[in-house]
Amino acid sequence: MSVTIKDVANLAKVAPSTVSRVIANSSRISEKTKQRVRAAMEELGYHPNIIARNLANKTTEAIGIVMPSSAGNVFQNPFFPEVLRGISTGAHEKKRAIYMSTGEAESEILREVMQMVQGRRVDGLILLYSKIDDPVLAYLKEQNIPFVVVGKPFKDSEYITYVDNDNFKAGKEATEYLIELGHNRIAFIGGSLDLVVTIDRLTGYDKAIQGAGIPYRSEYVIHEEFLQEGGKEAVCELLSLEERPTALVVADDLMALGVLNTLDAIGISVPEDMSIISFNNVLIAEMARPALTSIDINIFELGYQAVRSLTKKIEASSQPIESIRIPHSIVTRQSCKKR
Amino acid sequence: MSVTIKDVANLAKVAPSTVSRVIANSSRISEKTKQRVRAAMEELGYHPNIIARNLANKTTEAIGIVMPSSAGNVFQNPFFPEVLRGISTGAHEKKRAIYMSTGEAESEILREVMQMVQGRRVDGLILLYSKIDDPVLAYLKEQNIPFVVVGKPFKDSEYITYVDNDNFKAGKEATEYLIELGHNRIAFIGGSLDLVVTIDRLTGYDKAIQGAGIPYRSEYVIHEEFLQEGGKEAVCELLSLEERPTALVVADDLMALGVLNTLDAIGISVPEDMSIISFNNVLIAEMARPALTSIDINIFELGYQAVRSLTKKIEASSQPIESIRIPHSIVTRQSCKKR
DNA sequence: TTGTAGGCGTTATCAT
DNA sequence: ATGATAACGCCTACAA
Repeated sequence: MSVTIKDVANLAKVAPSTVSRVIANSSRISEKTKQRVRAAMEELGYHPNIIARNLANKTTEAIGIVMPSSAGNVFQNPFFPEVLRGISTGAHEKKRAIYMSTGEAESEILREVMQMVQGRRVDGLILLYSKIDDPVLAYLKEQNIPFVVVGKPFKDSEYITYVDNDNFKAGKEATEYLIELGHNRIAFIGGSLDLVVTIDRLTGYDKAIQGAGIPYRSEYVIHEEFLQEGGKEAVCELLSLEERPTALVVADDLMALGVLNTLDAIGISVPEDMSIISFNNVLIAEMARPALTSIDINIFELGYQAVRSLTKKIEASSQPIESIRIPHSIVTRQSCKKR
Repeated sequence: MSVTIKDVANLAKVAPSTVSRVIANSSRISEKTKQRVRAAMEELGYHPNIIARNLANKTTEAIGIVMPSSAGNVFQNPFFPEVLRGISTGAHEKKRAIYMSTGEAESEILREVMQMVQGRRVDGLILLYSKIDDPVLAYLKEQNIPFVVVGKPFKDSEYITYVDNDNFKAGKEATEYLIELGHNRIAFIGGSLDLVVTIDRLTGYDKAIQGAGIPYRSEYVIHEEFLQEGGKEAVCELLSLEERPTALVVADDLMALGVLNTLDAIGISVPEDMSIISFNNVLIAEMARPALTSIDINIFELGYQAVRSLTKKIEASSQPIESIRIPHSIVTRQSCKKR
C-alpha cells in the first residue's frame, strides 16, 4: 500500500536499518548515504508510520486530555475552551499532539482513559478537573503513568503534580471584598461539592466571614452545576429565604450570568439591591450588564503550565513532584456596591 | 512490562490467537474457553495494546480535527468550542476518539496533518474551516483518505463531502432584513476573503442590495479577522467615510461585539444611529447590550453531522459524496431598527 | 474449535 | 559505516 522504509531501502540500495538511522539522523551514517537515502525518501514520498514507531519504541508524542463528565455540556462554559487554548499552545511548543476523551459518564471516561494508557496511545495525561474519590485519578496513580491535574487533588496532593490557583485565598479575598463594602448577609453559590475547587473557595468564604465575626448560615450556601441554569436555580432558593442576602459570592461567571438574568427578570437590580462577585473572569464577565466584578484566575496559564509540567515529567521520569500555583487577581467592575 | 496477549494465553493454556479471537468475540470459540480466557484476562488485568492493534489491522478508531491556522487565538471565538462540542458528542456516540492538531502556521498544520494521515494515527479527518487554495485540502484529496470539511469547499465541491450552512442565502436574508427596515446604506464586515464563508455571505449581501436596486460601494465592504479587534478596526474605517452607513451586516458575533464596543465608545448608539445584524448566534449575541439580532447557524449541528458523515465514509469506503446543509434562522433582538 | 506462523512498519542490538 | 535480525503486541490466513 503506502511506501515504507523498505521501499526506500530498496531504491537507495541500503538496508532498512540504515534508512531508520537516517531518519533519526544518526551520526554514524556517512553524509553520502544520507543524501542518497533522503533523495529516495523524497522520490517515493515516504513518511514514517508513526503507529509502527510507537509500537517499536513505546512513545507517542501525544498527550491525553481528560474532560470532566458530561463533556457535551461542559463546553458551554468558556473555562474549557480557554484551558484548551493554553494546552494547545503549550502542546504546540512541545511538538505534541492532543488526544481528547469524549466520554459522558464517569465509567465511560474511565474506560477511555484505560484505553489511552494501556493502549499506549499517549505518553501522559492532563486531568481537567479534580474531584473527590475519582476512580480515574486512582487508576492513573496505580498505573504509574505521568499525569498532571488542573486543580488541586483532594488528597495526596503532595504526591501528585498539579497546577492550580490558590482557590482558598481567592474565595477568601472575594468574600472579604464584599465585607469591606459593608455587607454581612453574604451567600455563596458554588458548583458540586465533589469538586475540590468548590470546596476550596467555600472554605475561603467561610474563613472570611468567620474572620469578620459573621455567623455562618447553611441556608446561604448553595451548590449547583457550573452553568447558567445552575445560577438561576440557586438564586431562586436564596430569594425564597426570609432574610435575603445582600451580596453573593458566585464561583463561576457563567453561573453568575444566570444569577444576573434571574434577578433582572424579578426586578432586583444589581448592584443596588444585590452585589455580586464571581470567578474566572471570562469574556462574559466583561460583557454582562452590569459588568461582573470577577476573580481572574488566569485560565490560559493553567492549561499552558499543565502541559509544560507534564512534558517535564514525561521526559525525565525522576522529575520531582511539583505543584504550580497560578496567581489570581480581582478585576473590579460594576456588580458590587457599598452598603 | 505490561501484560500482553501471550501472558493471558499462558495462563489460560491456549494459543495467543485464541485469546485474540476471544477479544474479537469470534463465534468459533467455545463458550467454555471464552470463559477461561476472560477469567485469565481479568486476573492479569489485561488490556489490549491499541497501538499494536492499529498496526496489525490499520485502523485507529480515532478522527483528526484540523483547526484553522493560529489555533491559539481561534479558541477565543465561541464558534470553535461549540463545533467541538458537536464533534465531541458525535464522536462519543460513534465510540471514536479525537485527535487534534495544534499547529499555528499553515505549513505546520500541513505537516501535522501529514503525520496524522501517513502515520496512520487517524481513520479520517474533519477540517474546521474552508479557504481557497488550501494545501491541506489538496493533500487530503490526493491521499484519498476520508475527510469532511465544515464549510463549503471553494472548488470541486461536488467531489468533496462537506457540512455547511447555506451562507449565501443567510447573507442575503440578513441583508434583506435590513433593507426591509428601510436601510439603503448598508455595509458588510466580514472575515478574510480567503475564507469561503466570507465569500458566500458577501455574495448573498451583494445579491440582496442589487435586488433592491442599491448600488454596490466597495468602501462599504471590509475584511478583518473574526475577533473583537477585527470588528473594531472595521468600524473605524467605516466611520471615517464621508457618507457613513446606517446599518451593518457583520459576519461574526465576536466581531460584532467589537463593533458594538467601539461605537459605544464613540457615542454612536445602536440601534438608533446604527443597525447591526450578525452571524452565529453564540451566547455573546444574547448577552451583548443591545442584544444582537443574529443568524443562528446551528454550530453544534455542524460539528455533530460532520462526525456522522465522516464515520459513514470511513465505514463504507464507497459511500457516495454527500453534502449536508444545516438550516439557519434569524433570531431577532434589539440591535436593528426601522429607519 | 483451536494452534502455527507470518506480517504490520519501526527501532535496536548485534555483527561485520 | 552498514547489514541482518529480533523484538514491539496484535491479527489472520492456513493447518490441523
